[in-house]
Order: sequence, then C-alpha cells, then structure tokens
Amino acid sequence: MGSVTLDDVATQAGVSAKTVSRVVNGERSVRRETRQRVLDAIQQLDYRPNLMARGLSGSHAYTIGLVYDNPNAYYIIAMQQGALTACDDLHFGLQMRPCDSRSPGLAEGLRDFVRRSRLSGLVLTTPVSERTASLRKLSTYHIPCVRIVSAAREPRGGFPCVYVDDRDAAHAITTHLLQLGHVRIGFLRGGKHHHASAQRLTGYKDALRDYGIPVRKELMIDGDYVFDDGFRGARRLLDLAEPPTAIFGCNDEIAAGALAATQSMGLHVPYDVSIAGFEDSPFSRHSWPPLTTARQRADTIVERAARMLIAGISGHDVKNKGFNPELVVRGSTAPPRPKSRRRKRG
Amino acid sequence: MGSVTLDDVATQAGVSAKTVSRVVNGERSVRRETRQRVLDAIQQLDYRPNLMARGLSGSHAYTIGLVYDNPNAYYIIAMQQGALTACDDLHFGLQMRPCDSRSPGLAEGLRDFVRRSRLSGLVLTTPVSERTASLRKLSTYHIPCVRIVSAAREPRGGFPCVYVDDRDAAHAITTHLLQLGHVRIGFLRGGKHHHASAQRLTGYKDALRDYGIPVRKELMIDGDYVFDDGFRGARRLLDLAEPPTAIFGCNDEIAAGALAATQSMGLHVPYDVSIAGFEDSPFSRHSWPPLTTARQRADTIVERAARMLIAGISGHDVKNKGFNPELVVRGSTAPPRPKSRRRKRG
DNA sequence: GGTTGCATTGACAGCGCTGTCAACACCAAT
DNA sequence: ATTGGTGTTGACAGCGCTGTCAATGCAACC
Repeated sequence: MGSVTLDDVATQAGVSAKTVSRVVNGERSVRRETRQRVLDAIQQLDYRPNLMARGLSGSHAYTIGLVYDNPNAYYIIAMQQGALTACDDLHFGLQMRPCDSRSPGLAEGLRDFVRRSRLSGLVLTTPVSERTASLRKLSTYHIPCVRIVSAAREPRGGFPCVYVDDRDAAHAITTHLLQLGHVRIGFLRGGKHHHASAQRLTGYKDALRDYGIPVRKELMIDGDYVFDDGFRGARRLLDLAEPPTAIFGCNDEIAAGALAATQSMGLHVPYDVSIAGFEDSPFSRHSWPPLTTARQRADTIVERAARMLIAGISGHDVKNKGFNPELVVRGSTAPPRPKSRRRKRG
Repeated sequence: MGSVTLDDVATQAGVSAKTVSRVVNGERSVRRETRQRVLDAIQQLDYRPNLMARGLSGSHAYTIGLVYDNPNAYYIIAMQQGALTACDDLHFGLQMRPCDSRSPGLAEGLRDFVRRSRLSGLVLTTPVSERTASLRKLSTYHIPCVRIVSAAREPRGGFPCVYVDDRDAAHAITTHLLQLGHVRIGFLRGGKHHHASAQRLTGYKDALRDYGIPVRKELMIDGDYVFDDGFRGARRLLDLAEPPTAIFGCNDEIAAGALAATQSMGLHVPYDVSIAGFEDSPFSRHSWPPLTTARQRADTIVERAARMLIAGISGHDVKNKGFNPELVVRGSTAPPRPKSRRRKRG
C-alpha cells in the first residue's frame, strides 16, 4: 500500500538516501558501480519518486506547464497527448492551461501560473509562442521555456525551440496540385494571429512563382481555423467568374468545410474540384473523400518539446530540433477536369 | 517572492497555524469569530494553500482526476474547462486523463492512476461512467468518485451522480420536428457504447409513439460520434425510396456530417430537409445554416460534478443533481415542403 | 463545589524529498 | 610526510502542510 520511498531504495542498495536522490536526478558525482547498484534497486522495487515531496523540497515542482490558445480542439487533444507521454516517461507532472494569447497581460499571467504551482518550466505552443513582446517580458522572469514555432530554419536567440517548416510543407502541397495540372488554386487562410498560417501562405505563393504562375489576390481568402470559414471561403471561391480547380485549406478543419461547401454546390471532389488540407487531423481521415494533407504530428512535436524542456531543467544541453511535415496524398486531389466537360450542378 | 504560508496567515490573524488549516479545510470546530478573523487575514495576504505540502502531509493530494474516453475533441475540451473552473475555485489540483473505457483492466488502471498521484477522487465521464462491472470493482478500492451519467431520474445506489436527461431532450427535439409537421424523421445513432446514445434513441421513439407514428427500422442508422458517419448515414437515408424530411443526429458532429451530405446531394436545408443535432458544440454554431440542437453544457455539467466530488472529499453531504438539456431552435429546421413541390437536384 | 462533557485551540511530529555542508578517500604536487 | 584538490558519499535540516493528541475554557451536571 504505502509506496516505495527513497529510503527503501537506499536500504536495498546499501547507500544513503541522498545518493539515491543523486542517481534519480542524474547528477554526475556518483561512482558508476554505485549508480548501477541503485538503479537495480530502483528497478527491483519499482520505485517512482513522489512528485509532491520533490516539489515541496526542491526549488521547483518537477512539473511542467503546457500552454495553448487554439480554436482547434483536435489539435489541442493531440498536443496534450504528446506532453503526457513525455511527462509520464520522465516522471514529471503536467499542468495543461488554455490562455488568451492576445491578452496584454499574457506574460504576467504565465508568470503567476508558474509561481502558483512552482512549475519547472513551460511548453509554449503556437500562437502563444509567437507573441514576441510578451516573450521578451517572460524571459526576464527566468522561467525555463521551450517554444514551438513555425520557421524554416533554426531561429536565433531567445528560448530553445522546436521549429516546424510550414512553408516547405505548404510548398509541397501546392506543388502536388500544380503537378496534377492545376493552375487556378484557391487558398483559404487560417488564424490571422498564427505565424504558421502566414508561412503556409508563403509556401503556396512560392510554389506558384516556381511554376511561373501569377499569384491572384481573389484566390486567397481570409478566415480562422474553423469549419465554417472553410465552408464560406470555398463558396466565395467557387462563385467567382473563373473559379479555381483546386482549393488548399490552411488546416484540415478549413478544408473539411471547403469540402462540404463544394459538395453542397453539387460539385464532385476530386473530379470537379481538388481539395487539400494541412495537419492530418481526424477531419482529414473521416471526411469523404479523405483529404490530401500534410502530416504534422502535433503529439510528436509537443512530446519532443516537452522532452527538451525537461532535459534543460535537469541541466542537460539542449539542441533545437526541426520537423518537416510530410505530404500525404489521399482521395481529395486529382487532375483537373478538362474545362469543356466541367459543369456546375445544383 | 516566497509565497504566503499558513504561518504568515496565522501570525496575521493571531492564531495558530493549525487553526488556519482548519478554516481552509472547512472544518466545523472553529468559533465563528475566529473563523472570520482568519478569513480576513487570508484575503488580505491573498493566501493560497500549497498543493504539494498539503498532498505530502495529508492523506490525499487535494487533487482530483478527470477521466474520459470520447472521440469528440470539442466535448473533451469543454469538460476540461469545466473541471478546471471548479478546481481553480476550490484550490484543488486537476489531473486530466484519457483512457480506454473498454479495456478489461479499466478499474485497475484507474486505481493505479489514483495511487500514483495520491488523487483525492475521480470524475468519471461517459462512457467510462457506464462500465458497470469495472465500476463495481472500482468501488471496492474506496476511491471517491462522481459519475456523470445519462438517465431520466436519480440512479439508486453506487457512486454519487450528475445525471443528464438525454431521453427527455431527444424527446423534445423530436417533438419539435413533429410539431413542424414532419412524419418521416431519420435518426443517426452515435457511439454504440454510450448510454446517452441509447437514451436519445429512446426519446426519439417515445416522441414518435406519442404522436401515433410508427417507428421504422430503416430510418434509424448506426454509427459513431463522428462527422463522417453522419455524412454516410444521411446519404443512406436520403437515398431511400421514400426519404425522411427531417434527420436527427445523435450529436452535433454527426448532424454536421448529415448537413454536408444533404447539401452534397443538392438538397436545401431546411427547405428540403430539416436537420437537428445534440450538444450545442461549436459545430452547431459554425455550420450553415446553424443547427437546431439541445444545449448540453458539458462544461457546466462537469464543473458541477467536480464540485460535488470535492465537497464529498471534504466531508460534506452531497446530493445528486440532474440536468435537462434545453432545446435550441436555429435555422436548420423548418416545416417540410409539400411533397409535390419537393425535388431532388444533383 | 467538584466533576464531567463538549467546543475550541495549539504543540508537535513527520510526510518524502532536496539543498547544504561536512566528511572521507584518494591521488598529485609540494 | 604534508598539503591541496577532486571525486564520492552521508548527516541533517527543513520545505508547508495535516494528523494526532493534549490543553484550555466554559457550561452543565450531580
């Protein structure tokens, strides 16, 4: 019943409690042979450190915070899952916290969150990780943080990062559509406050330029990362005098909305219109036809960020890490129908 | 920097630390006048108990667990929000935990979860709260729990409950459709393992019977709580020789799928087909037209359950509490079109 | 008046861990 | 042999709180 404590392990290994503590916390000054004896005892007794005791005693709580502000519930769930995996594995606690990334008091709010629970550090997800002014303020509080950001290459300075090359992935998706033969490609933007959205737009534009195709303003529609904006945006695109033959939604939920809108106009996907998303969320798999998208494993990315954060807190060196979302071609994209044979039903 | 402790409050109020502890924990044996003095001091100093210290010292961690197993991310997020509100307010910690409600080791898994973090208790959400065998086993572990269940009246025995009358709400929605003049009403079922789904089906059937309308098997389609099952189910319904004039989806995501399917067939909602959902999730508001639905505030319901749980842990009496989802009529339902003038486009 | 019982309060130990500091062994340099 | 550094280990206090138990005050009882 009463669980195994440091002292139990110490007795078993024939050392002092403090030495066990040293081993558990990966401190260097323990002889190899002693360390092994302790590790064996830990394994034998299935010892797990008591978070409360560690937190009460130590200078921090051995618990990290996951901070997010995102309208996309599926994305949040995936991020939580990733953070949970890392924390369970490394015997850290996890506090999950929604927040308002546009609040002027963001930095202070995060500071209070950390102080109240004596958190060891924070994983800052987009778009919280992009509020540079707040981040600057946050850095004066000496709170260990890892940011997840949208960038093609390793950002310089500031907090350690996990960076995701949204531009490149959007470039790949757009290129996929271009290679299929599409020329008029619509783009449905997401979250104005999300850099990722801007990066994906850049990738789209760059790909068009690479193919010598002019970027048309009327083909790029603003909106947020929600189903309905995808629905309305796609309607606007398809109501154009010369509608696009393909639509690239800034995330899967937008793309799912676009899919519904397209079908609501009696058009067939992918024969009349191709549709691509971004994220590989359940939306992209559950829709019909399933969406071509860029696989961006939010769980993997956040897990990595959490591991980096904990490594940093434990005094290890941390190297920034980049991810490249991977193109996933599914049934929602196909070559455009020859113009003469296209018709709009409904 | 170093935060306010019990001793600080005790000094300020001129009492011992233990007395402050008594006030904070709502114990009875404190004179009214003393209690007030302590409360004032707490307010003045903005004291918040240290969870780690409480947990280390006390017999439990002053932290509750929220357990869920649901494919609907929006629903999970809402539940988390509600639990967070209650815990923040009552100075309890919160651990959120996805799990597999169909695992045979469910009870043991929950027990280990509780033991490892010395949790004070669990809020069991559907469908975890419906695994009667596991629940019976769980009850032998003496873990305080509050269940959220789908039931018309207060369940007898077992753990305390928050019960939601899904049957009644589904009855109300169906009646709404019947009153509009619909006779052939399709029903898209959700999660086979969710009692709520069965309850809603019952409400649907009961309402039909109340109106003397036969329940037709071909109008009730199985599926899970996901967009795509709504899409496919609606297609099947509308492809019937004599299709329904209204479709009732077991939750909003299913209904959103049905909406997309209906529109994909060139039919107009609500003029050709009425569609209703259940839950009042973002889906129902973001779709076009917005969905008629039953407002079931998962956040409010879970907040209530969490408050009940914490009250029980603190030794107070707990009374079960019922919720009745409330009919919300929006643009997706209207009287059926006279049959002669109905046409199917596309 | 002395005793009992209840309501109210406080002293104290200790939850399981980490930070600090001191102790010890050992080797290289003096 | 002595000193000083380095690597390794342990003793001990104490983090902020609660559980236990004892002390206090006061009213009610024989």
